[in-house]
Amino acid sequence: MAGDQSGIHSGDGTVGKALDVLDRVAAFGRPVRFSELMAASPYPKATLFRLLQTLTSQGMLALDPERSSYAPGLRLVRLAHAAWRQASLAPIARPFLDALSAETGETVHLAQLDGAHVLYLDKRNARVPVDMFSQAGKVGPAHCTGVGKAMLAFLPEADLARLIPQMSFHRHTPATLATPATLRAELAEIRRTGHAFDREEHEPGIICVAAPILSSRGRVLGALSLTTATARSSLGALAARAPRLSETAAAIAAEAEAWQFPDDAGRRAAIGG
Amino acid sequence: MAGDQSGIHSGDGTVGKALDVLDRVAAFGRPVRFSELMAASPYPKATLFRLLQTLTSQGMLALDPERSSYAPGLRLVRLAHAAWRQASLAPIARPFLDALSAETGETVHLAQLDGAHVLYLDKRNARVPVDMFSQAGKVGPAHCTGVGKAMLAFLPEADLARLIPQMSFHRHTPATLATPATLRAELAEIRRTGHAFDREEHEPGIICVAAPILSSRGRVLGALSLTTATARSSLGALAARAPRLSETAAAIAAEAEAWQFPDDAGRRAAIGG
DNA sequence: GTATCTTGTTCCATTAAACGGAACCATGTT
DNA sequence: AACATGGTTCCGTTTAATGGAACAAGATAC
Repeated sequence: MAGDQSGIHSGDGTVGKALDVLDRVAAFGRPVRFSELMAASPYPKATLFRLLQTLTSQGMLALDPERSSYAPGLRLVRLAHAAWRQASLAPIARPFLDALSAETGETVHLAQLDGAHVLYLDKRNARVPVDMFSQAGKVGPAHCTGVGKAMLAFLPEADLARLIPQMSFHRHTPATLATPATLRAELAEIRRTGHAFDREEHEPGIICVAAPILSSRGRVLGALSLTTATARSSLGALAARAPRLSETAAAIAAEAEAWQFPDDAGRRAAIGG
Repeated sequence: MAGDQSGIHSGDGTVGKALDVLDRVAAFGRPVRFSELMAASPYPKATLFRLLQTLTSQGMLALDPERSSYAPGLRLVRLAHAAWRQASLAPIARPFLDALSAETGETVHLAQLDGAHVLYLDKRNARVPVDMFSQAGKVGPAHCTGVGKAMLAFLPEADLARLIPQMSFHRHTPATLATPATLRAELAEIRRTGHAFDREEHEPGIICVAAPILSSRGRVLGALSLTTATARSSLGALAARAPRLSETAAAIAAEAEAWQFPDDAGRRAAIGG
């Protein structure tokens, strides 16, 4: 039924397959039985079985014996702890997001580039303090989001050239920039002004202003955005926030760089008793 | 220098080794260079190199080319998203923790059993709404925490017999139950009353009451606790909260079970635009 | 400016592990 | 009792991982 969703995961031997299986289990979003996975994977029965067994014994998957179904394991949660802390700007940016959110009352996003997609790392919703994990880990299109365009604009040409062919250019709304040419023109403009707008390009009625987070050497680390609805605000009002946004982005970048050179600090194992 | 921290990670072949390397990278808590890992791992140079290469190409690690150092990759963050949502009770329990916290003004913990250890999944600190990730993923001893004992008490005897020998029975405070016998006596009492106390067994001056989260079939899903200090409150006052705590635990269990049988709902890929 | 060291990468014959077809077992069905 | 269906184990074959050693590339020392 589900069919196998992608033969794409090329294959660094056994490890690649094991991780592919892990992804497939995670993608189900619920405990999944052997036979379901079997149907959704290209692997022969015995192989899949051994792979699952290995992952389970490693704690990457958990086997519910009552229901005889697999789910992501606790080891993954422990790893997540570590990954979240370092793999991303999230922990550094957190207080800055809080401040921006309090100050503007608007929705704040933090994102990083993951291939040709945007990976949201954190979010503040002025009103309800939204569950972080409900947002973190989400992916979205790069060509029609403020954060996406802000990051693309400051990528080296070589990277950009590699990424553009991977994009869908799906026309989410009438305003979506749906060709490489229009996107590139927009990126040039963003480079000039230093910030990007989403003019209802992703969702009707939703607009945002975004700023890239750049290292001192100009490398793209991530992006920040303020989002609102046309019903409540306007592009002009958002534009007025742009300087504050860029300033915050710069502050995050500065901290991120300081953090990279502990050179001696942070020797302790990150995993407490 | 660092020496290799554990030869314990038995070894399901290649996958086991790869995951072991992943753990080691994560444990550093900062970007780490090849040679540092080399020194901290039992693997020969070429092997470690290939392992790192595989993990990197799989997106589980990210290689910063400027600094030529490895850090946990974004794929791990994406997997974390999935793991957190299903592997744990956290998303389901969240609103209940909020309610308990608001109602009691005390610290609230949510934990699951991870082998013979307690894995904290979420926490509420009445005063400052604590960064979730600063707590999630932490592990602690099972024999001298409220949540630990609450869960152990309702485990099938077979599991308990397997787990007890793995415990350290380290005497954290004078009140710590430091032998299997005293622990078992306590567990019997907990089974009788339905809730567990931590009588300064883990940290002096810190007490708590905990209730197990049990499935309708009686399987241990996790535990909930209210923690306070002897300076501010007493065991008696905590005991008065026990019924409310158990009630909440039951409510979480009910939702968790409903969640297990969507059978059709939640088909969408958790990955939004 | 050459020698040397430290750090990271590639080779390749050896060895070990993954593979997968098929047989098998356990439950639940007609 | 015969038969699915879903899951697990066997075992000869195939493929991939291994790791010692040689090799490149910067960084330091001389």
